[in-house]
Amino acid sequence: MGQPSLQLDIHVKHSDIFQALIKDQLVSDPASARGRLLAEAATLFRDKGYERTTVRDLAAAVGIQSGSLFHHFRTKEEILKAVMVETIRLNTAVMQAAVEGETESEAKLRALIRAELESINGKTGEAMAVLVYEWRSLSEVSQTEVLALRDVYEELWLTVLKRLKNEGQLNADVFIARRMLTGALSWTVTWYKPERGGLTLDGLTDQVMALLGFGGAAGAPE
Amino acid sequence: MGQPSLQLDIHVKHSDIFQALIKDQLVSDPASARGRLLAEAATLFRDKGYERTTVRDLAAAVGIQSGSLFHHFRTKEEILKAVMVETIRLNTAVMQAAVEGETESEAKLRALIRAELESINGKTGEAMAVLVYEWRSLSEVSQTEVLALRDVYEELWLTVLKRLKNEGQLNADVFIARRMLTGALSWTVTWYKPERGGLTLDGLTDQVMALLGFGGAAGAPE
DNA sequence: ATTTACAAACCAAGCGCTTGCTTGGTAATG
DNA sequence: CATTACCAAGCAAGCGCTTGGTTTGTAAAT
Repeated sequence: MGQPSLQLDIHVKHSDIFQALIKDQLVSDPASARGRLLAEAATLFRDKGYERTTVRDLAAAVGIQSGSLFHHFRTKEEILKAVMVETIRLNTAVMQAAVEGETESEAKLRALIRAELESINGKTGEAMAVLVYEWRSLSEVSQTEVLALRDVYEELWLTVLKRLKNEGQLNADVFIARRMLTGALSWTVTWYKPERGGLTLDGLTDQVMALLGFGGAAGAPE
Repeated sequence: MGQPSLQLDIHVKHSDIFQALIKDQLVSDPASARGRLLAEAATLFRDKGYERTTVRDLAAAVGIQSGSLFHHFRTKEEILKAVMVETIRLNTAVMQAAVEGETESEAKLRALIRAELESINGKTGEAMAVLVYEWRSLSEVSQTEVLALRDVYEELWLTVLKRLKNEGQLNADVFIARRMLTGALSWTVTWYKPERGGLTLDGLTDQVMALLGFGGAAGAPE
């Protein structure tokens, strides 16, 4: 399978990127009060939905009184927004590293798919799910604000897809292809359970590539 | 449920199927009080989400007092469930007709994709979006109940995909392919706006087929 | 080393409002 | 003349958030 991993040392570690972002104050340290709060919020928002999660639920999960939450955030919505903003920041950095780690277009695409699948189904999965499925719960002003951040992220995808299209390796329209991929990949959060079925993230990536007509015949995984 | 109805005139009309289901009491007549209520509920649930929609909102949209809702449904959740159940019933029937209207595997797949895109983005779109994105708001008992109905629907897809795989026209795993398609197609509800961009449902179907490597080079739609 | 000063982090209590839903009665329908 | 459809009013519970006061961490001043 075409995946060289550490080629010289181009592949930057996930955790290294994370540390750098914490240092720059772009995401909160999960050890800090704010960081723990956001992590719990992400889990709760994904499991029960933003609206069904009360500030009392969240406070109990963190181990403080409900009123004390408002020392850290002014409103409940601000918590949701913070989860989304920090998630986008982290993932943009991760995806950027993923693209830059490869040279060929097909490899870049694979790296992007693999990275997004990891974002969705890995440690940041809760937050990613919130980002995708709790969109409507943001106020309109917050929505446009978050949307601006997403554009950077989306540009990464479009650049790679455009290259593939020019090279004749992609038939469909670039924007539509990206949107289809967004849907398909984010939907995995509802069904992909690595512990059962024995399908790894790499295996899943292979399947997506196979569906798009890349990488020849990939056999059945089961 | 399996009624093939008249299959000389192969393409059964959407509206004919609808009428038949109403007659069998499997979905409510949109002219009835219950039917209007469910239609309004679907719209509101999609636009604002189930939790953000209050019984007062819903009652106002229908033009009655909030308490009067509970003459038709015992709880708010029962309304959500009814929207979902009736949507699945209708769409299962529509999809069944779509598959039976074609003979070749590729054509069957195209018909399924086209039909699901229409379900999602057409008149039943509100209800479909609710079905997909308000899943968590159902109680667990209701979830399993609705899930059983979905299985029939899903079987239609899997049968066609299996045939394609046997014929060597599909590389990826059948179950995974279906799940990817579910995500990709249902996600269209968030971005596909037929009025702008000039992309028709048929055009969109072509794009999906092109992404899967079918139907040769489909040019850019824009 | 102990005191002083001060802000950040948190608690206990509860306010004002909205929520889903109930109740007892009235109007329409067939 | 009973059944169905609705209204007017409101209840109990839960909601996001505020308030006033107490603890805790930190660092300079004594």
